[in-house]
Amino acid sequence: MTTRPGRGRPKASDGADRRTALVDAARRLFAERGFAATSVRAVAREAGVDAALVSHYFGDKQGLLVATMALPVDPAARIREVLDGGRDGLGERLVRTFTETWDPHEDVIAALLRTAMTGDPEQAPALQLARAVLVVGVREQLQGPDADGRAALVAAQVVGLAVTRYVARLPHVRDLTPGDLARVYGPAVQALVDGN
Amino acid sequence: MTTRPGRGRPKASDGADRRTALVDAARRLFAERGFAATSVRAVAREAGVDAALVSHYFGDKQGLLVATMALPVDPAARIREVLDGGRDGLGERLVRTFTETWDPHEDVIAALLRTAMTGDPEQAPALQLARAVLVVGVREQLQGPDADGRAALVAAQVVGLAVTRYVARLPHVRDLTPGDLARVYGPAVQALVDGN
DNA sequence: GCCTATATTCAACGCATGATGAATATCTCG
DNA sequence: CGAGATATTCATCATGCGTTGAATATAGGC
Repeated sequence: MTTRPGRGRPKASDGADRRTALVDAARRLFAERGFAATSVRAVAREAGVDAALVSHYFGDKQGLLVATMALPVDPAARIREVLDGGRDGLGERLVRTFTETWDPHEDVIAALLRTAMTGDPEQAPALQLARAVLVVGVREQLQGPDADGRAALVAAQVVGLAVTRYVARLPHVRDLTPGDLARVYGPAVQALVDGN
Repeated sequence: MTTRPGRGRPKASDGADRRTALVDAARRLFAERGFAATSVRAVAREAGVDAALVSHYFGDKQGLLVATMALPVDPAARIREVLDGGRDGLGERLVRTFTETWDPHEDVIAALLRTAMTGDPEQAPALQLARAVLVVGVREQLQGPDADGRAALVAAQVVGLAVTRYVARLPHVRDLTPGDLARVYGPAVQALVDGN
């Protein structure tokens, strides 16, 4: 049986972790419909659990959002890693590293992107951070005219890749392997790094 | 006076078009908070009007969304126009034309992008259309290996530009003129068009 | 084996929502 | 001027929301 009706603590043999079930369901629904359009009750229903559990575990709906947004990887560290390699081949390394580290968590990434675009701007500090690290990190590597603009546009390329691959799930962008993407998209990024 | 209390049709001298006031307010709020998070009442309040007017003019909330999404320009026509110029300088022309035709309507574009990412997939047929036209149109111009992937990635670049310029309002991307963007970002797009 | 902490459900709260229908004021056309 | 069409507000509806507090069942330490 998958349902466990009646109140009280479940028997240990039931083994189902309802807390993570809630986070998983919330991730799915938030990514699918957005934060505001997803009701706590819908998440609870999806998780096969009472809605009051959300208050119990996460305080309120926003707490559930925060739990949903917890990234399993530290984006800033990866970015710095890539930047340490220097200007040469930066484009390919950026594309390859990002897709490789994001692919296993594409639902989280999609949720992040969606709520970053939809919700209150400050509600997604993870994005603010990633943006700051990416843009200023890349900026430091660049020389020549329009360096500020070029660095920002590298971020635009990365955002475009993420949005089309994980959110819009555009054919071909969705299907290519990180290696293929690095090979095909990398030079276009490198064009901005080099400045023509 | 800006308020006009009491029921009944307003005197002609009041001149305020409440219908467009509603659409304007809705555009602003939908773009700012997203569709689901914006209440009909909030839109009406912002427009200085009773919420029932939404039902009267647009049927329901979704009708208001549709009215909000009405694009003042035909995107497909512009895309085809650009593509007619051939492969040479396609990147620059794409960037310049898109930013030039979108800039005057950036709030609509932002709203479109947001609800395209958040809402029901079929709720944004304009995007589906633009995508189809852009990707297959560009694809037809390309030769060489990975043509499918490269065409899709051009779309990714365009999406990235639009998202960072109109939604995230990323510094530098937000500030550059269409001409500067064409000059700086165009070559990166062209790199995909040419295939290295 | 009791006692407390924890997990879970249930019932209920007040509130905001989207929508409807009637009421009223003005416009337009004959 | 009179008749309908149109624009607008008001009062009201049922519904679903997020949250709370109490009730109940199990787990784990003494």
